[in-house]
Amino acid sequence: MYGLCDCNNFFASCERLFRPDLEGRPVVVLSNNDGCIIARSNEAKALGIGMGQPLYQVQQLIEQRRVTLFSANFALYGDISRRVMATLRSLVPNTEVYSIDEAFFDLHGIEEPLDDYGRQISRTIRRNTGIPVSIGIAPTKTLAKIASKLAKQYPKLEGCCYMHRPQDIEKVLTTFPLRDVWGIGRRYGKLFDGMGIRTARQFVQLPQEWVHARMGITGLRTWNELQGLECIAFEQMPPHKQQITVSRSFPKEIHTHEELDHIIAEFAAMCAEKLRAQHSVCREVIAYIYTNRHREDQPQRYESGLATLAEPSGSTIEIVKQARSVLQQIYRSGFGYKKAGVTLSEILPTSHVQGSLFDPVDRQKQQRLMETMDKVNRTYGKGKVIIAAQGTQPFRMNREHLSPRYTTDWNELPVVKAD
DNA sequence: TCTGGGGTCCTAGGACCC
DNA sequence: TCTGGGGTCCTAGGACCC
Repeated sequence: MYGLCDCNNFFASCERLFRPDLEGRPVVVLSNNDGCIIARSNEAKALGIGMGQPLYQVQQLIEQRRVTLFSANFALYGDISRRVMATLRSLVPNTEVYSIDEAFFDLHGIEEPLDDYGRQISRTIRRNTGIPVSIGIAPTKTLAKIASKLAKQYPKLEGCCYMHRPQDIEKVLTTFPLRDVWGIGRRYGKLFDGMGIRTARQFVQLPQEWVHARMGITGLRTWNELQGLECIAFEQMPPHKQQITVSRSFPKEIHTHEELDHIIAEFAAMCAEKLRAQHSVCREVIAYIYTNRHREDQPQRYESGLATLAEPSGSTIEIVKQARSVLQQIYRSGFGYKKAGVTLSEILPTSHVQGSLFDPVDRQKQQRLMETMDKVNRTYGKGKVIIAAQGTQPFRMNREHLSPRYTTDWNELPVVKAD
């Protein structure tokens, strides 16, 4: 049996932790630049506010119904996530952290009754972190996902749904919407809607050959998993990232090379920091710039370019240099740029790098420099030491509704007043 | 006017190797 | 003129996830 622990309305729940006055009230969290809705409390969902909806489309509703807005505060969510995962780890033998708000856990060898066990986990996480979670337990990960959704849906389950008897599973699949199944996205959802296949049970009754031919091996896995046949492995150690990206939309369109150059340098530096955090180096640096795709009245440009490093590196200096040279090649004036990004690929562990006889760079010296820089920035705060190419003004997003970094910045700790 | 960010895996076809 | 069998690597595109 596998369990899935899923935090309810995670970002909204994090914001409410420090704002108990918002309990029972509609809360939404916005994407970068306060553009789209990326999380909603149950009350906000009930108002019909959609996931991913642009803010301007629901502005009126938000004012009328006095919905509280928050700008995305990933420093806070990341920290709360670590606490939730740490609590889960203390309760179960093996976990696989799947996303910022979800983790699978392995229940092999755990004794019945597993539903009591799951409820205990749910209660403990709520008590220790303040975050409400839903637990699903079932023979495969895909079924555990479904079970956790049921746990969320039915309060009488008290936070855990244990789904294991074949007749129970079949009963659930008979009504469970196919488009809500893990692995069935928008495209397939539409396809099956058109075929009149709406429930997980109907999908499972399709012939195996048809599923394989139409959906490939991944679709077949989902088909099998729904029938209790384990096809998606439990992975305790998350593999290293094969690709690292930092990209942002800008609050306003940017028209000059100079401004983009600073931004690309900063994104490249952020990528390099992430790269070193997983003890890796990379061989390729990709930079890209986009115009505003929503402005059909303006000329569009979508350009990217790639630079290959002579030797794999994790040095901010080298990665920034390559990213800037790519920008130099792809930049054209006369466009209003709305988004830019940097991606590192061809990533390998630092330990696998072989030195080159003709390497002009002193690798050890560079590495010591980077270690020192990371240490300073960890100790004294992000961005204390940067590359000059980043310019003096750090990249700013629109974040009008930002909550304090209650748990990750000494200057923003919540204060309990005595008077 | 305003529309997010960061990932993964699979497949098919072409180029190339022995 | 006839023309096998077994591979790898790369890329673009399509699907999915949170």
